[in-house]
Amino acid sequence: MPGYISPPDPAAYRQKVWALVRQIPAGQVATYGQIAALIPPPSGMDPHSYLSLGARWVGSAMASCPEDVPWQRVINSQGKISLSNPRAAQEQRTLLESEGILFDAHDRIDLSRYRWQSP
DNA sequence: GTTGTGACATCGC
DNA sequence: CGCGATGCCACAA
Repeated sequence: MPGYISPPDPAAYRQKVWALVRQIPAGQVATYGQIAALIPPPSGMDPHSYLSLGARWVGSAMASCPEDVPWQRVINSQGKISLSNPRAAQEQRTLLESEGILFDAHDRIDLSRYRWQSP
């Protein structure tokens, strides 16, 4: 799949991602693209490609995050869980439901209702 | 040195 | 409204 280039400074990028995710209140969610949009694109990169690449950088950053990061609150733009691993996906859903977030018949979350209004 | 493999967003049918 | 194709590279084993 992927066209996938790493950020100029992967370590620093991950830190920014985690810092933002930690700000998402319980009971609310944010999309990968939303998180990426809150982080300044590397200078010289065109905004259009950052839109999709940044989202994936956020994704890979979430793949290895500290315990204190509410990783379950980050989903894709379709309002669905983006984990391929069935076990992990089920766990994420359970965690979100325990925070009061409801899933519709298509396993989707109503973003217009639960999306985090980021600053 | 090769090979497999990705926590996405968007656009077209 | 939903499923499928596209973009096209770094990194671990």
